[in-house]
Amino acid sequence: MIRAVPVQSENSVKENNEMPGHLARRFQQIAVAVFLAEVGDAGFDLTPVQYAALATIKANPGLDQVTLAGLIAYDRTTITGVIDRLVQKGLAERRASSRDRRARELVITDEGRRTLRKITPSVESAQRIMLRGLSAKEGEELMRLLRKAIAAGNELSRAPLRDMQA
Amino acid sequence: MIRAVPVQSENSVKENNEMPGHLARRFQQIAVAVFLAEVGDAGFDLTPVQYAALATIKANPGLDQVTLAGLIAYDRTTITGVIDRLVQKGLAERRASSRDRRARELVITDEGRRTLRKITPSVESAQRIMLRGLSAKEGEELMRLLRKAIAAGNELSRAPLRDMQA
DNA sequence: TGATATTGCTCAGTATGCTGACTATCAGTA
DNA sequence: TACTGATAGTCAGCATACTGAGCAATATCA
Repeated sequence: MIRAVPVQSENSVKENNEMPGHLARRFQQIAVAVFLAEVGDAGFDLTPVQYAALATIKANPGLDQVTLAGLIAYDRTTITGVIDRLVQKGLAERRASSRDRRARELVITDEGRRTLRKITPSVESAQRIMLRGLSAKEGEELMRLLRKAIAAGNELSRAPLRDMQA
Repeated sequence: MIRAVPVQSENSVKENNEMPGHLARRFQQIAVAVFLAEVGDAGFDLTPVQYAALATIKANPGLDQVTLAGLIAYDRTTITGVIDRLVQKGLAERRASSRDRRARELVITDEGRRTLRKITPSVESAQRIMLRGLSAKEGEELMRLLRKAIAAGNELSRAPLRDMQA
């Protein structure tokens, strides 16, 4: 007997291209490579993660580590090492908080401010390069869809995005 | 004097939400968390990376490590550890190649085949969950745009995707 | 054939990310 | 105020990813 309709055999593993998870990994992989290449060509040694942390510290002087982690959706155990490296490079400082002796207040240094200013063009060109296969409209649409999917999944990772609380 | 038009001050660092790189990282972060949760709930201990490698070994029995890496866009130095863990879990085997004494031929074990079969529903539900904020049409569009951006950036990472060569 | 280049794999070192555990501290309440 | 629970930060351990180096084997070409 011959089936009228093809059946999903047990061998029909989905193509990678059909897996959002695989596409997510791959796009992120390219994004990091582009960022490092652009920033490296400009003569700086800063990772995407370090850049985001530093920019957020600059925008919110004196914030503590947990708040910083929430603003950029990093795990609190990851942020420790990231800040270690920013401090070690002289771009940020860790100070004891006066209000809460458990917390550390983070501030950017002049050197950090300078680095951030000089690095901005590379960061922006990196963002363009990672979308270079798409039209402007498609790039916008990709970002919109990513934002929407991320918003719906925010609580599913250990390190969700958190707003500043007053 | 008051400016008629707001000027981009040096403080106008782009919002994270405007950075494709940040969105890529965040979406990937959620995708991994969802995958691990779904697969873990089903009683399995397999990462997205290990799953993709195992499925690709099954589909291409006897392939060597470099070819495997190319098919799923992993770095060759990363794949070593991934295979170590698959072998250690009894899901795959590493054999000396007869044609090229530098190469290792990879094959899936019966246990690996069983695991792959039983794990498939969790993997598929994970893919649905990570798109749960989007309509079916939006999910398709997101995947299309990711594929397009990835294709254009393929050569920009150290571990580009490579087709099987005969 | 012999020198050279390339390739397959591994390793050491660094940087995210995560799990889970732990300390110190703070906050709320009985 | 003493107890309890929550919170800030760190640490150890594991799993990707990558850089760069190195070894063994193969390919290429003068």
